[in-house]
Amino acid sequence: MKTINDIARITGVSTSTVSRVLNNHPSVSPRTRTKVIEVIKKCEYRPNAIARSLTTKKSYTIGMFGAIFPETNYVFHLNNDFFKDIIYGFEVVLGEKGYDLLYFTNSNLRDLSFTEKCRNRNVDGAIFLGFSKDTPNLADFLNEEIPAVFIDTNITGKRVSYVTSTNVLGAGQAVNYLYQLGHQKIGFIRGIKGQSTAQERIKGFKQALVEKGLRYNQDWVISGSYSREHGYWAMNKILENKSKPTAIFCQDLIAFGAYKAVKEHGLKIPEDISIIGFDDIDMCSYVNPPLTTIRQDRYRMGRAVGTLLLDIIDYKDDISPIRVPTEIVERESCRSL
Amino acid sequence: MKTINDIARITGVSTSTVSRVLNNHPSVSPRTRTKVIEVIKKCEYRPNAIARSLTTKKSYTIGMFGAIFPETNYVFHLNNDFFKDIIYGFEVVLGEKGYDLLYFTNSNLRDLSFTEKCRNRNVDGAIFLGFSKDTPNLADFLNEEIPAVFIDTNITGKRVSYVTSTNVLGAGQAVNYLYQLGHQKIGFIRGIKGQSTAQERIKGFKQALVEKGLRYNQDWVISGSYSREHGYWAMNKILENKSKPTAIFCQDLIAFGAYKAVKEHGLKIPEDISIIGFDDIDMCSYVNPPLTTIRQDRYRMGRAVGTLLLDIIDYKDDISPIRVPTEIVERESCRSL
DNA sequence: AAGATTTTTGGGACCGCTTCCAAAAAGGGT
DNA sequence: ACCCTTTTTGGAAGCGGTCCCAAAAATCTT
Repeated sequence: MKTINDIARITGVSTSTVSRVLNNHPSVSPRTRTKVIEVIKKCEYRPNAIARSLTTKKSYTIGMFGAIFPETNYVFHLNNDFFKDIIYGFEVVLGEKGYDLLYFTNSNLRDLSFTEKCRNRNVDGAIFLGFSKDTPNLADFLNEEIPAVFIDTNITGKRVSYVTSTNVLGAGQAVNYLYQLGHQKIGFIRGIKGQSTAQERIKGFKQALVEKGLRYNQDWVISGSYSREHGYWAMNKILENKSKPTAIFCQDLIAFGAYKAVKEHGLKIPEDISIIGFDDIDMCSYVNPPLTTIRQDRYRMGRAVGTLLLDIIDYKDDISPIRVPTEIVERESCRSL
Repeated sequence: MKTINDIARITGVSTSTVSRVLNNHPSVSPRTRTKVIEVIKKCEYRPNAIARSLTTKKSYTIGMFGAIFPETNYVFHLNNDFFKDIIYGFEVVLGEKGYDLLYFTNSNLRDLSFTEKCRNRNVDGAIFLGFSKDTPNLADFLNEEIPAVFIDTNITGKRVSYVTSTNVLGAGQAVNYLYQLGHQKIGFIRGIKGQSTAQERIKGFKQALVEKGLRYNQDWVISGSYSREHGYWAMNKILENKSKPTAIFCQDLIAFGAYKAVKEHGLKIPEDISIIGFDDIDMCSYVNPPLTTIRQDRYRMGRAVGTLLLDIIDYKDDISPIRVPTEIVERESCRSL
């Protein structure tokens, strides 16, 4: 492996000069410039990013953290269905600008704080996937000089902002849609209390109910985690009531669990009960019946994450959180009454 | 941010000494050791991984490459359903040893070769997700000193090996299963020709057919890409034949496309035609009917990737490719004749 | 052609850490 | 107390770059 010194020696100039042509510095004569470039080409020389970042403090890497939900002790890794498309979104945007992505493994070996991990690796910025606000060490991070973007956690800091869907509106869309179909008795299997998205959705749900003059029935609202198992459990709970809702709003995975419960009760979707989801994960069009859902545009969210982070890194002064609009995707799980 | 020099100055020793306690070097007296450790704790000092790797040539990062399939120009990113569980597998194994994962974005900005990207970032090893053997620049990489593991590409090199499923056996399992159910006329929608896994599966398919004394019917074997769309197209093609197979073997996504084609032909699964998949992606248990499939243990494959790579990095001398066994997962898409 | 300017180049410190080598300190033996 | 080992420490070079500052070369003035 050749170094900048080798190139300098071979060309017969100083390392400073080679460094200059490497960085397109203007003050180097055309003659020497071409001479140096030739040698660089011939030797297939590439500057070492590590060494470079040691002095420049710029590494062209973005750190990624997968969340650990304290409530459930559930760890989000790269294999998460929801985040994968978001990741793809910012991967494209950041890749275009020359950044690579460093995924911090949950190494118990060196259990450093977020700040430490970032400093340690000299990342230019960080992305947090689905963190709960009260994650340990998170508060400290917010006051650091490290640019960061949170996904689905409405948290800001010195150089941190966030991207999320228009959850309030989204929940409203769901209720309005059901209302238009003639539903008056609407239930809601909501997410984990600690998450800001879940809070926003319950807010939107309640607001929409009020707007339409519908009743909020405690028995039809159950909270818990975004999982099929939980959905199954919660739906069973709801169906135990003497008075049942005619429609249920819930996140997609929960909906799939609910499907199972509904079937086991000998009921049919959408004939006996309508279900509308939230997210629009891939599975939605595969299940039976295909799930009508409020779509989160994950790819667009991902791109927003990328551009927002770049703006923060570049010290743009108009930094504010980005809320990506949701849209309804009609399939076959809701019927009109 | 404090540096090793600060710690040295504060403690009143040399940087060498501090470095020694940092690296648990034996030749430092207990007295000074505790003294230094105290200061380190008080200052919350953390050695800079970048600077360290500059001298040690060890970065504790593993590079990851997502494949570009030249045939289809399809790019595998982190959002791939098949790889996500594999990624999770090696994430765990490598994380335990203190490694972080660097995902190389497909930055057109700096289009370096694989070798260059690795050297550039000083990665200790690399993982290639689903590459075709004839990817440009790949051949060069194999002769480099860079440890690497390929997933689903049976390719080896100076310090590179691979992990894959027992594809030949797996295809055989599928055929045998169908044979046991009484099927004699078995079709196969196979994968892309360039991929070694696809080749292995067709081999296993043919072998099993011969073993059972069954006929290989050209009209029932179609190749193409792993996608729902392709499955839909291919299945239509097969159903156009006057003589139809009673069972089809194909990858899961293809199967889902096939489902659609079968339904559109007014046929039912498994009553009219049995379908057995390959992979066992999450969707399998969600579709109707749930898909019987040959399961690739992706998490285990991922762990294998991690341990294999670590072995290569450590210059273990018993390096050989790992083939992870498949297993059949019975659901409801196959019936006995 | 000499002096003043501007452009181009080289020297060298520095980024934060490791590690070799030699010097200093401590311990042992007589 | 003196010499010989062994342990502990510090000095300094080096990893591969960047970049400031001053020296050298080229260009321009008059």
